[in-house]
Amino acid sequence: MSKPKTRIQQRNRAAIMSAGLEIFSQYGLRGSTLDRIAETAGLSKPNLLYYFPSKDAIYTALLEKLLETWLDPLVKMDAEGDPIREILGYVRRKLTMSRDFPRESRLFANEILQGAPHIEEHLSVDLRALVAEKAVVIKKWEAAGKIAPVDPYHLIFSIWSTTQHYADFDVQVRAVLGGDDPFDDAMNYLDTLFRRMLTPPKP
Amino acid sequence: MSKPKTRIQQRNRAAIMSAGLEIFSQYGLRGSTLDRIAETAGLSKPNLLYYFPSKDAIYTALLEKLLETWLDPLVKMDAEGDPIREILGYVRRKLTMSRDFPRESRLFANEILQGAPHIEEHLSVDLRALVAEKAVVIKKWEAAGKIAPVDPYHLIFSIWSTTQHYADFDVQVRAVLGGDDPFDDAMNYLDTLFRRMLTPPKP
DNA sequence: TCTTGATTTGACCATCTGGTCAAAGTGAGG
DNA sequence: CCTCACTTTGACCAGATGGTCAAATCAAGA
Repeated sequence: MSKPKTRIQQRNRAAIMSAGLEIFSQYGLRGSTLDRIAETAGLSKPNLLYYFPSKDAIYTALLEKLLETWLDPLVKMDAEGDPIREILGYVRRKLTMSRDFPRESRLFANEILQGAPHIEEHLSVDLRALVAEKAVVIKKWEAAGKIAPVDPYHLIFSIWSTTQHYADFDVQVRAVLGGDDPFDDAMNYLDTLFRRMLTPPKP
Repeated sequence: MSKPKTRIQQRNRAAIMSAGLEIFSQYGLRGSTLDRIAETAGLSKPNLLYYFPSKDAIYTALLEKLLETWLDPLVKMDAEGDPIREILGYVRRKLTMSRDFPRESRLFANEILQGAPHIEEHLSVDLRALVAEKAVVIKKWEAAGKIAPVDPYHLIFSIWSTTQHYADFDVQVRAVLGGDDPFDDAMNYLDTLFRRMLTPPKP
């Protein structure tokens, strides 16, 4: 129940998770079918259900695995570091995640769009506590005159939204820009955006 | 085919569109059922299909109606106006739309998340042209020294993402903040964010 | 009131979907 | 090569789903 034993189990469970991520991130929980997930994973449907008891179980396992790592970039924002460097580093890590894990980002977005029925508690407990803790840090930086005055909660929201946009709305971004990889320019732009936002005015 | 004739047709078609918006914006095209839409609209399923030929037809009609008005705030950004005032006005209008039409925002987000199969052409033609046109305007403002140097495309992306975030990720925002209406604070924050981004440095 | 077109619905159908199950296949240690 | 646990699958099922249709109901003008 806890850890996969054989190599074949590891391989197939990983294939199912990957396929589920692929399908769920596009169509959401209700819009995805076991047949498509099984096909994508290269397994028959009964075989898939040999490894996971239900469609919901795959989806839940994916969400849990995702939540483990999703907040890591924010956790790493260090109260002892240089404020602007820390916040811009957070922006950079978040944008990098959008580039390297777009399916995870879309899975999360889909879950939230549908009202977050599976992770509502996680959001209103763990996430809320983490953001509150970081908001205090940001307010301290502001009080020390290290950054310009700012609403820390909405600052974090704007970091989330601007960075995740390049994963979740990738199709739109590429339609507007015309196919070129947008991430380098996005990185420069967001760096500038939050640097100008946070740099304290000269006295 | 073109215009509804009787009052009863207007009423029922409107009820179906509203119900479809409610359901599709939550569950996406594949995840929504005719039964739920019919129930939400207060009609029987065959009766619903008397007004629209198929589920896809409702979805498509919704998307088309949405696209008509969705870009209006950007269209209204006036090349002849005061640059910072125009851009901040655009931010304000976009955030207001997130507050007043969250279902439309989520419907759009869902369609994009799924790869925009129904509106890909619209994005890569009409939207692309509109953004390109406004990018030129922004670059002119920059050349005239009215705003700080900025990548106009990513500026627009960041306006879209930050404003739509309050509709699409409403559940998350409220989970983190704890139920208070976030829009007033969001408006102040975004005004500050883009004002600091765009205000030209003093020479 | 009668007629006629618009509206509504109960019953129905084919297909899809999540999930089950018994049986067959497979492979690694003895 | 035998065994036994692990793995895979074809056949199947019940319920959901998109959609059809003929019949019933309704509404408004003649």
